[in-house]
Amino acid sequence: MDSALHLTIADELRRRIRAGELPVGSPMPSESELCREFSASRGPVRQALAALRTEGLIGGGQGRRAVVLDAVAAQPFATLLSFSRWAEMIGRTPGQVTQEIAVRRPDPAVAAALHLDADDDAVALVRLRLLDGEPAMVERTTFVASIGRALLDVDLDTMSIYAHLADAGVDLHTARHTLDAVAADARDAELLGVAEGSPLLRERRLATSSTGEPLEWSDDRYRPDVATVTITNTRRTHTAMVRSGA
Amino acid sequence: MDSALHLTIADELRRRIRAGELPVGSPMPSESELCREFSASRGPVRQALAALRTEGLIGGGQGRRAVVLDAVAAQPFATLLSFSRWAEMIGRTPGQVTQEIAVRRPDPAVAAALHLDADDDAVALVRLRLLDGEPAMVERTTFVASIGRALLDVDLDTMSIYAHLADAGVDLHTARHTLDAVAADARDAELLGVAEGSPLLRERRLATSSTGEPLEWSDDRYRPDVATVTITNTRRTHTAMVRSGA
DNA sequence: GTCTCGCACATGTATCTACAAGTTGACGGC
DNA sequence: GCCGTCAACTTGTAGATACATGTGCGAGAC
Repeated sequence: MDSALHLTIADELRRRIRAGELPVGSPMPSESELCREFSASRGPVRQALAALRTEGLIGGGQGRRAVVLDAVAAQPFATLLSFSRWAEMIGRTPGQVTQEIAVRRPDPAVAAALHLDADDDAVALVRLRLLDGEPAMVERTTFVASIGRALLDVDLDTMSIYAHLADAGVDLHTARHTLDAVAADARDAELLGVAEGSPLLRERRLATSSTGEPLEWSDDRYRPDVATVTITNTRRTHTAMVRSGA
Repeated sequence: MDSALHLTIADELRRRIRAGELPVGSPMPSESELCREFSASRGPVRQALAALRTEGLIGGGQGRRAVVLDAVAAQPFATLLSFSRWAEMIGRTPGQVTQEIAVRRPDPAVAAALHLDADDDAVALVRLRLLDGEPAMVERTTFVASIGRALLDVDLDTMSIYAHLADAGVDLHTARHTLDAVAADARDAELLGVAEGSPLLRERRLATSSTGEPLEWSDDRYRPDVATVTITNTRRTHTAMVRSGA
């Protein structure tokens, strides 16, 4: 049970769509019906519907009832940050082999992304991530010192970093993902078990707090046969997706 | 000037952030200040702020003023569908060379994505897209017949398809983009001027109407040195971004 | 039989009010 | 000087109301 009424309504409607009680292509209940059902005024009902709209679950226009769309289910925020959570959500077993962990001055590009001065240092971590024991991704993550120190005394091969950071009260709030394709270099190829030069899906990610302070930078390279990224966007509620030139 | 007040407010605030009048890291004006400034009640003001939140432009929490975040500017919907519009937005000159246009039965995977029966046919289009005259992307698009027919009598090497479809009253409303990395095959390599086997960023896109009817399917392959895709997502307003397994 | 007008209903927009809950800073007790 | 409490301000949530605007269908004109 959620505290806020509009969250309760949104969750219940998401559940019905997932469960097929509201089939794809069928009209949603009208706002007034939802008001009666949840004993709510139009405010919370519209707030819930707006959330479903931005997630791409429903569509439609003025004068017509909203329509259930054939959308991929949006994943919770944590799933997009944590490889372990993601693996569990898709029903695979995550694994990891730490290659390197070090406290050092990051290279200039990373330092700039993390808003660090030239003499600040950070915690760099390189891990090979596995799905069901098979190599899936090479992760090169840099944490700002204040967060990174908490990681030096954990067993990184068994513990989920993000679970640990959440316990420590770190508020990861926003993440910016930049996707492109790169050729596997010698080290990528060796770790992932692919040929040197073969295509990898690269995700570069900057995670920040709710006030915009950078906390983590990561360069993750996926075998393209194990991971893709899907984004939904609509005319009205334009999501923050950007295609950028070189 | 927008018709709706909340859109006016949102646009004005976006402009101020873009222009640096509200610098990154600084607090936004309080809701009551915005109410006074725009002679509005809290409703439209909060609606505008919510839009900026989902775009990743601002962050913050209850009791605190919203904070301007260092976000990439979200691109309008049309920019994500139309190569020409995108090129113009980033200040480059778009170009195109049509390789093939044909009415035929699409292959089964595409037919399924477009919800077509086995005997329906569709309009297939292959184009090489250019930025400032240089090869940038190979586009393999399939339109459902009802839309595709309108394209057979236009000059595809000069006309923007999406401008033409918009004039014809086609309501492209939602797009689902799936991103991964592929090796250039012989044809990709020849058209794009890269070595066979070199990495390309592939975007597979399904565009639908506001009621969820599929209208267009596309397989676009970008030279990774000319295009990347950036997505922002937050803990609260989880956008419809998904990382999926193989 | 067909076309058109208008009504019922849907969502979109905006206002006012009220209270809950989190943050911040200032004041006063110790 | 330090700390705790409280007051003022902020955003979050929810209600009621009103009107604008777009859709679709049925009744009536022809």
